[in-house]
This record gives sequence, structure tokens and C-alpha cells, in this order.
Amino acid sequence: MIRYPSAWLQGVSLGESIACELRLQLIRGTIQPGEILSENRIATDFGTSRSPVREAMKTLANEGVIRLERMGAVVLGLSLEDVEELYDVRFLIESFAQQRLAEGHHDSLFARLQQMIDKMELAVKHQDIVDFSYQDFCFHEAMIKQAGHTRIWHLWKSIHNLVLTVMLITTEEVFSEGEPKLIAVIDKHRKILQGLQSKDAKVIQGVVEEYFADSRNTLHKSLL
Amino acid sequence: MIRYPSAWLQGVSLGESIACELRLQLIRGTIQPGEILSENRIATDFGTSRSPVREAMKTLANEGVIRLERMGAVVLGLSLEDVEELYDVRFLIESFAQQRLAEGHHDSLFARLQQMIDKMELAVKHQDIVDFSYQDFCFHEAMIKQAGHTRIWHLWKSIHNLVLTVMLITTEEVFSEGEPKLIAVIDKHRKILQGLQSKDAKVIQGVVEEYFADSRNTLHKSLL
DNA sequence: GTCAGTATACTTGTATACAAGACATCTATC
DNA sequence: GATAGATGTCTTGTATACAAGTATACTGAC
Repeated sequence: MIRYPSAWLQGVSLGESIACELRLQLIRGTIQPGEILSENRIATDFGTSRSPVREAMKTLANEGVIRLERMGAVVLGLSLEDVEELYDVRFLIESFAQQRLAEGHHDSLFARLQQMIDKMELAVKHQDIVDFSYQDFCFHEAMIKQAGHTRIWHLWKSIHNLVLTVMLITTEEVFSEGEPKLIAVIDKHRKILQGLQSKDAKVIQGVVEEYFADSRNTLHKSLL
Repeated sequence: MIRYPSAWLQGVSLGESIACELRLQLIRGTIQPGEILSENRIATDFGTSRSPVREAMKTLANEGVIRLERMGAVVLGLSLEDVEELYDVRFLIESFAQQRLAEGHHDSLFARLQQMIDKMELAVKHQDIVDFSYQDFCFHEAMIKQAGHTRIWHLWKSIHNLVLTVMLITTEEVFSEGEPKLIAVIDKHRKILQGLQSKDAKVIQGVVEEYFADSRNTLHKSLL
């Protein structure tokens, strides 16, 4: 089991860093739902003061993986249903964003997306789970950002850490299933890019729907 | 110009309280975009320490009305375009939620919604801007909550303070336009309730679209 | 006048201290 | 034995203290 990539923690504050580490454990289930977390305990665990822990707890509460209460924060975690719901939300955001990209010129975006796809292929070659999931993440984030809709962008920001962490974990699983599955994942991204390049709103909508239908499908199979 | 209703601050922490006060000023434009806010300055302004201010700043940054930087937080505010975009997001969330409500039994919700509509009428009678906007807010929140989708709920929570404050301000404007406009607003909510009671997904979708189309329209007119 | 360098004041991020409140346990009384 | 109450330990929310970094403004040399 992979630890949270230290490369992703470069330059971030202690608070964010703690949030990231905890988030991974909360989603993985290392910290189990129902457990009670106290700021003091976590602070001593991480060898820091309560200040950054407090910041992290607030972040995680906003993301809905814990619930702040009077005495201690209760762990909610992220159930399979929650991940499905996360896909629902991603679908809403991404289909909205991609529809917007049907209009206007976004050639530089397309070039960057292609580059990310290439990097994903390279990551497969080097068995680099971290970079694969990161490029996957960047691919989706780049599209949403390019859509140029401030509010949708904030919506994304409110879940992007959650999404990144889920991607890391699922990518870990997908890597263990062998190369064909990974190539399929890359292919799905190629289809998205082609969809965008078609500039046809209907085509794009179809591709997005297919993408998330397939993702949900994979999620269910990995459950078994 | 109305202050932030103290009734809405009952039992909340200093941090949230400061966030609410600042949010109102940021959206109103009392604090103008481009200004630089410092934790220290705000702390002395509010007569508190930096801790709750810091919490408030983080909240407001998550909402996108300020941007945290190395030295000071720069005010972004909420432009007319931003409010429009906020309606986009609300439309996404609410149409999703209402579609879900097309299935299942939600009679107790309908009863509560009807009660809120009644309270809105009463608020008009008593010229109670605060309660009118609050009931409006609760109406939408109740629907979203009843949809029972954890992630959508969190999306809502990430904007609900923003929405509440915008509602307060716009309600203030609407009240100044006289009673007919207020009755029209109430009527829009009646239509939503009727839509939900029809339990017909297509009808509901139509009603939601109409609701937000009209809201956008009103927004534009209030600009002139 | 211009530019390099330094000093200073202000910024955030983190640590620590303190206070008020909640929960559990233990005790004393009935 | 059961119950009311006191007590002690835990919790969070807020205040304060400290450290490291940054922008600005000033000073001096050229």
C-alpha cells in the first residue's frame, strides 16, 4: 500500500499535509468509520501543535469524510456508495465543463491533454502508479479549468483533493490488474480528447456519459 | 442597508460569525475587489485574536470571494457574472435533486415546503426581509437535503452561505420594488412545489428551468 | 539620477496557553 | 441497590507568542 506521495506535498503547509495523509487513511479505511478523532491525539501523532491539525480537520469536514462535533470528530470515511456519488458529481461538473468547451478554440488545451496521455503511457511503461494517477487527475482538472467558469471551478476545488486521493487508490488497484486494463483507461481519455476535438456538443455528451458509465462499471467490478 | 441578522449567528463560533459579516460586506461591495485584507487588521477591527479571523479567511477563500496569497488576502468579491454563475451551479444542484424527488414518497417534505411558503406570505405582510429570505433559503435547502445524496449535499453546503447572503441582498432589493414582485417570487415557489407533487420528471425539469430562467432575468433587470 | 544593499515593518504559519463546557466515573445519600 | 451530585479529565474555541519570509522604503555609493 502506497503512502501519500511526498512529491505532492512540496511547498504545502503542515495543515494541508496532515489533511492529505489523514484523507488517504480515511478513504482507505485505515482509520475506520465511527472512530473518534481528537485534535490533541492527532497533533501528538504527527508531532505538531493543534493549529495545523485543526486546519486539516476543518478541510476534511468540508469534504465530508469526517464530521466535527462537540467532543471529537467522528470518522465517516468514504463508502462505495459515496464514491459512486462522487462520480455523480464529477459527471455533473465535467459534462458541464465539456459542453462549454464545444465552443471556442482550445487547441493549446488539446495539445496539453495529448501530452498528459503520452505521460500516462510512459507511466505504464515505468510502472509509475503515482504519476499515472497524477496525469489522470491533471487531465480532468485541465478540462474543467479551461471551461472558464469560476463557480464550477470552485466546485471542483472543493472535491479535487478527494478525487485525487480516490484516483491514487483506484490506480493502485488497476495497476495490479495488469497492463490491458491500464491501456483501456488511457484509451478512455483518448476518446474524451477526440470528443472535444469534434466540437460537437452531442458527441461530447455521449463520450462523457460513456466515460462515467464505464468508470462506475469498473468500480462495481473492483468491489467483487 | 441591512446588517447580517444576528439571529443567524446564534450559537455559531466567532470564526463563522466573522466570516458571515465579512461575506456580506464582500458581496455588497462595501469591501471592494482588489483590496488587501490582513488577518491582523481584521482581528483588531473585530476586536478578536487572529485565530477566528484565520478560520473565517479560509472559509471565504473556499467560497471564492477572496484569494489567499503570501502577503495578505486579495478581495475578489462577487461580480454580476459570478452571481449568474452561482445560479448555474444552483441550477445543476437543484435540478439534480428535484429529479431524484420525482421518485419515492415525500409528503412530509411537501408539507414543510407549504409551511415555508405560508411563512413567506406572512413575512411580506410584516415587511420582514430577513425572514422572507430565510424561508426562501430553507425551501431550497430542504429539497436538496431530502434528495438524500451525500455528495450533492456537500456541494450545496460549500455554497449555501454564499447563497443565503445573496438571497438576503436580493430580497432587500425585491422588497423595495413593492408587493407584486414579492408575490411573484412566492408564486414561483408554489410552482416548484406543484411540480414536485406531480411526480413527473419532465414536468419537474421544466419547472426548474423556468424558475432559474426567471431568476436570471430578474437579476439582469435589477442590474439596470 | 540610478542602482545595490540593508534595515524595517508587516505578513503568514505554527506553537503554546488559557478558559469554558461536556462526559464519565466515583461517591455519598436515600 | 439506585440515584443525585461532585470531581477530574477530556474536549474544543480563542488568545497570545514566536519564527521565518517578503515587500517596501531608505541609505549610500557611483
